[in-house]
Amino acid sequence: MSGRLRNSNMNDYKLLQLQDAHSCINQRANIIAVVLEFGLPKTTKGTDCCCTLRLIDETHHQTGMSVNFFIENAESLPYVAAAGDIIQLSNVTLRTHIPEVNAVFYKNTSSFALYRGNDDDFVPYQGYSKVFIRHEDKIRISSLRKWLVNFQIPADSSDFPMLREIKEGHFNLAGKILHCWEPLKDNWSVYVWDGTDTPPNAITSMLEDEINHPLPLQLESVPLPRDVLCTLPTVGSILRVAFELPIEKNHLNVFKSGKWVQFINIRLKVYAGLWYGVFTSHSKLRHTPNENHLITERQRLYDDRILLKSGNMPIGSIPQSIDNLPESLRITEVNHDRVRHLTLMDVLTHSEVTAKFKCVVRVVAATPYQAEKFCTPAGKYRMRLTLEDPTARIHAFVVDEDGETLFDGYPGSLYVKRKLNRLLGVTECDSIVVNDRPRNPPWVSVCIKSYYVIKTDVWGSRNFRIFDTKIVDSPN
DNA sequence: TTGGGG
Repeated sequence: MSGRLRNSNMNDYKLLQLQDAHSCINQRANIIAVVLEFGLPKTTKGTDCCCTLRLIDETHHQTGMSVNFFIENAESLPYVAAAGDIIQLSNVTLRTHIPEVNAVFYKNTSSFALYRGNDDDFVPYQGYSKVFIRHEDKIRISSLRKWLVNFQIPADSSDFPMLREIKEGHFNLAGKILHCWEPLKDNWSVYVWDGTDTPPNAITSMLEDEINHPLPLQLESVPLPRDVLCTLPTVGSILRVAFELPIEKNHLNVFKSGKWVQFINIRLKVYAGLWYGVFTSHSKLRHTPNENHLITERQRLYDDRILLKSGNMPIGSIPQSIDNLPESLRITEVNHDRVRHLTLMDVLTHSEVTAKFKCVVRVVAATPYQAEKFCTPAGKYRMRLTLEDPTARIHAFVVDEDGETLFDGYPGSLYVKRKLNRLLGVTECDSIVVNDRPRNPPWVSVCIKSYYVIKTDVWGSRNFRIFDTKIVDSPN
């Protein structure tokens, strides 16, 4: 190669800063920038798979610039490992997409390499088509790394509602990834937590159907294995996030347990009274450093919460003071005033099978529901309640003398049914029960006993029952 | 070619 040609090649090589992108429309460019957020691979109407990354640099960090990648297989699309990782793009084409400028990565002409943001080497952890790294590329990567140390992505708390504030629709969420697994083949689920409780939902299931079509205890068709369950926090709701599109293994690595992330434009829905999220083809993920102010704020709120005596009570049920109990917490009386309330996740993850707890729950279903079937032919109580709090659902039985305590003896089926309806939040109009309306069970305090049925299989035969709990007579 | 963002 002649000296002249080498010189001209060196002079031709230019790195484009994002602020200058608008001046290179329809031209090819080389860019080194920080990945702000990224979507997961999706299929297109053409022959390739596509994903979109949004990039920032020190010249353009308010909205950044998006890059669309078109590559024939999903595995080759970039999977961004951590917050602040840096991407080197060569030969991408700039296009206008009013009002923005974006870049397009074409599989035949472009190449990329991904570098760690918090390292000091220049070894990419993923790439497509060999990228040659020049001295000026290294300088650029180093200067972006330096810039990132003191840069914080502006994130307004009001753009990121907490789980306690969610509604059905599309929102951003900031939460900690707790777990990622595949309960059924090709059906991945990510568990997300922010230390607050999701709001309770109205229950629309028919009580008559509970025996044949019981309200589910969890969204998964297979419950989490106990060893995993026991690693999860027992305070605060855990949102299950599903994927609208099939997801490929490499891209699941972006959901690392223990890491906080920001979900952009995630869909929130309710099924059978249970909240869940959907990562759609329009959702994006932002890795978030643990020292991000949004994260430290949420972590501090949680730390303050668990220091409180009421920390394990559902957020919506916490009394202002002992003399100012919410009306619903007066519906039941429990025999153990001084015992601290625990969550249903505390109950589920307790280390012993035989144990007693006090919890604030909603009774979301009951079976049998016909007043004449509350008792066995021998005249003893035998029914099953479904209890819910912001952390879990369980079945709890009401049996024999515990039923006598709960319903105050055997006051007759009309009165027993009326008492049960108060727990269930069923509307009664002149004693005629309105069954086809959604019910909104109140928060009530109950004592729960955990026990086993089969001595040789104590965990496998673990059951729960209500005890030492009485439904107080209605004031009217 | 394909899709982007609001």
